[in-house]
Amino acid sequence: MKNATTMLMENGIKPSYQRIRILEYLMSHRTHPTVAEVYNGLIDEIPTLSKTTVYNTLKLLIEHQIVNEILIEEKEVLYDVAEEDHGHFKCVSCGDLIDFNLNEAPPAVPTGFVVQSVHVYYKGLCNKCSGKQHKE
Amino acid sequence: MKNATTMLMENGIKPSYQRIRILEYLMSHRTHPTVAEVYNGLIDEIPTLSKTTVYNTLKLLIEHQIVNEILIEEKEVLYDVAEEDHGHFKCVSCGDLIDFNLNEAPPAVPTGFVVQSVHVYYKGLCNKCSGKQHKE
DNA sequence: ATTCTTGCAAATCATTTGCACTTTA
DNA sequence: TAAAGTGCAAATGATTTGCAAGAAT
Repeated sequence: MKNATTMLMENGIKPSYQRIRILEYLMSHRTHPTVAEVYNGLIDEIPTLSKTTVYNTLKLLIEHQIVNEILIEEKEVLYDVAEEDHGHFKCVSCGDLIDFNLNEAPPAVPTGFVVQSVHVYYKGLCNKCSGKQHKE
Repeated sequence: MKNATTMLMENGIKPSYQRIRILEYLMSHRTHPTVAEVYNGLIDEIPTLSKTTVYNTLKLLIEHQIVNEILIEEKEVLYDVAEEDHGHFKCVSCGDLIDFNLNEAPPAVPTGFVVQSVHVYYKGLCNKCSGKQHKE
């Protein structure tokens, strides 16, 4: 995988110091961190960092499809570097969030996992909007 | 589909007036309403209804798997009466949320729809917790 | 110098909590 | 009259917004 600076530039995003560090954090922490975790993970090395910048940067990365948001926690959004298709398994007992492969049919969860509910959602353009191709 | 009172009783939930009306609202409004929409849809006929009761009741219905929560909006949770498996398609342009059938492989979105991203999540027990079978 | 980026503080808003009141068996 | 259910008001906490200061070209 390319380095953070290259990924930003290839997507037309000016690679500021904060943006590089936030994307690097996501690339090296594949634990679906929250905004707070990204912030806390960087604040020691970047004492001037603000949460607003973390929010702004994540929104920017999502708009450019470099990062996906995972809406599985009721209370806060998790973030994930966009890569191969994978699903997420959330344990309702311990709260762990585990990736699983989506390139098999049916998508296979690891051995020993008990699926209680399946949730699928797509995002894109509906039939009314796909003709216009314009957003907002 | 059974009526609301029957569904509640079959699941061991005491069918209070508020619970019946809230479940009836969900059964007759298959538009993935928010808490606020459920509340606003009932407040005229049940002037004493409180949002806390709507929250409490929805949580209870979810615990008994009568209702599913849809985590697709960033800001608020949507609710759906539990039925046949179906996925949700959110249009990033107009914001519409459309159901689609999951019982085909691959899951087919309606004609004219453009899928930009696929999100799948399962909930259940991970391998560490499935042996214990205990929650919380 | 103008535009982009950052960051603080305040505002917003969905959801939760504490507790008191009401209903039901 | 206990126990369960309801509801008000306040608290919580993630996210957004307005705006001023800083950095870059």
